[in-house]
Amino acid sequence: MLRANLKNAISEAIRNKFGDIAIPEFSVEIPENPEHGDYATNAALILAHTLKQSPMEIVALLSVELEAKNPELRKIEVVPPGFINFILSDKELLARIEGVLQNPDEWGKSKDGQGKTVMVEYLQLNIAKRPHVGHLRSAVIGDAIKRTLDSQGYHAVSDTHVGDWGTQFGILLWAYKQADKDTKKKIEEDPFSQLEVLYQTANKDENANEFGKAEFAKLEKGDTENRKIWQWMVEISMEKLEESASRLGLLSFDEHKGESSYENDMPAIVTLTLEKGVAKKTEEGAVIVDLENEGLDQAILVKSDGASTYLLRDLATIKYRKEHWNFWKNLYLVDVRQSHHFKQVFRVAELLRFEGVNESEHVEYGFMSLPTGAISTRAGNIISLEAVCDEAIHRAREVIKEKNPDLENANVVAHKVGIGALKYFDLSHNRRSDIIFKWDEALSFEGNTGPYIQYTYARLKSILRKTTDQDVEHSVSNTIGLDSLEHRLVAAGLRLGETIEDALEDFMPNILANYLYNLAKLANEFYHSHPVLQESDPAKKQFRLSLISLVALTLAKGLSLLGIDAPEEM
RNA sequence: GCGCCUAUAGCUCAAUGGAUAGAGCGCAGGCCUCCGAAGCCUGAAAUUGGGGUUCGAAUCCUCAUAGGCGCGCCA
Repeated sequence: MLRANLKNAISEAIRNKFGDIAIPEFSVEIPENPEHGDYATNAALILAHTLKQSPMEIVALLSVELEAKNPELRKIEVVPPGFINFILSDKELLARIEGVLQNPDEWGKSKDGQGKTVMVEYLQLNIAKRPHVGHLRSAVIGDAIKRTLDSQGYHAVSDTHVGDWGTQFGILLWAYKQADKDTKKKIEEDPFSQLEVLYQTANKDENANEFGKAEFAKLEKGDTENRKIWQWMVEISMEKLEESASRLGLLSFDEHKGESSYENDMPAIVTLTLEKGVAKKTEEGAVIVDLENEGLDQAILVKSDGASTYLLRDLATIKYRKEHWNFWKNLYLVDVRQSHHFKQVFRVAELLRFEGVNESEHVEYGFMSLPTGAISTRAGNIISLEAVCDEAIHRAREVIKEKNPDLENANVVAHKVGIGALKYFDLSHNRRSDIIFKWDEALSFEGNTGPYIQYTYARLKSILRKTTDQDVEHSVSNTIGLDSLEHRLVAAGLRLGETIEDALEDFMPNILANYLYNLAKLANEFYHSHPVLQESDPAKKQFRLSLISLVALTLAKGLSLLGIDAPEEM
């Protein structure tokens, strides 16, 4: 990797010039302004403090040393107040293109994560509740993280952590049991949507919570009738879950462990908290951990009716995952609104000295709302995931009809483009930002969108399809000179690995998404101004073909890490 | 009341403490005998306000103002 090599070279130059000093953290970054080179470092500015010398003096010494030892750099510039800018040699860039194209399957892959298991929990659908646009974020970000981890050699294990337990489910049980014959018949005919109606109607009853809690307590204690109904409802909902996941093209889940699957592990944890004095029993019989003086309020593990809370179930989940998978990291893709909850979970687990707490992380994301306000089933302010997917595909199909009416497999492509737009919309935003979902923006196919990148890929592939055998040689001449745009495009295309590394650092898929957009933009600029097939100089033509192969490959790889398909034609 | 988060162009969003704050949409204009116009090119337009730290602040600290969210024996 270019950046890593540079970083090492700089460290070495520092040691050669200044002896065996503790080298402070410095950065090697990609300057925004292309005139500042392919890479730049602030090493001298940082060193100025430790060495108590002026940055410009340090820079002068370092640049000479770097220039002498690194022939792959065409030019090193020293710029006040103390930056060093690096420009790579064309020869080096050409050699690297060739390296990538000789082994395209390996492009973007690494073994950084070998031997490390990462749990990734996302999607978290609830029983008898229709998935809606709000579920997109968890699903799409989680899926992208899993794909990216896999590509770097990690063993990523995904789990939906289905919401199949708790008072909400009790409410459903209560409503179902007192439903009349007609209602039950309707439910039998179309179980999933009718159960949703049932749940929503039940919630309007002010007694719902009270009766729901009672039914849940019965369920948890093993009541035969409740168990039977529960089992049936879970099955129906799981089918729906699978359907939504496959519609979105998510990777299949490694585990579908619902909250209910931890019920047998919970009593032992309760006993442990009481024995260790971490929790106490209230007069009413609830089990709570008092975290008031840490600013975390009270954590309730068991309610006074003896039923469990999801906090207790989450504790059991950490324990299970650590014991069963021995994870290196344990990630929860959950809305930022639950950060208080996760702080409680992790704190209680810490007090219990659970293993894996420090490796567990709430990878929070901003919540999505609609222009009309927060997404709320109760207020009817909701857009189902199904409707969004349908609309996305429909709009893509319309655009194809208009722009490329003869396209074969138009329906398949419409699916890829529509879903691609939807996913990219989500993934291109900073994970922590709240998002307002607007149809026209989420399903736009122009500008900074998934289809723009897909389109760029299709254009590049279209050029490559038109090449004849005699255009294709096996090696790129390493003597030709590149112009500024060519140089930038190669350098950008070669940065895939570095970008993946950055994106994984803090689990931010938008870093990858933005990189792909910028690369596609540069590629567009390139093929609008540089003829490829019409280029008369054979060496140049050959180079440009290699260049667009590299870029096309990089775009396709990058998109695939985001879970977006790149059609060859669209 | 206590806690967390946010404030960037008309709108929606970018920007590991770095150099001239980037895009898209919208707006004003230009480019299809020329590898696909879902495209390209040009233009106008922004860091909520005050202090501080730093060689350097949209970014860190602090105060103010305005929003959002959480604090339930819901998940």
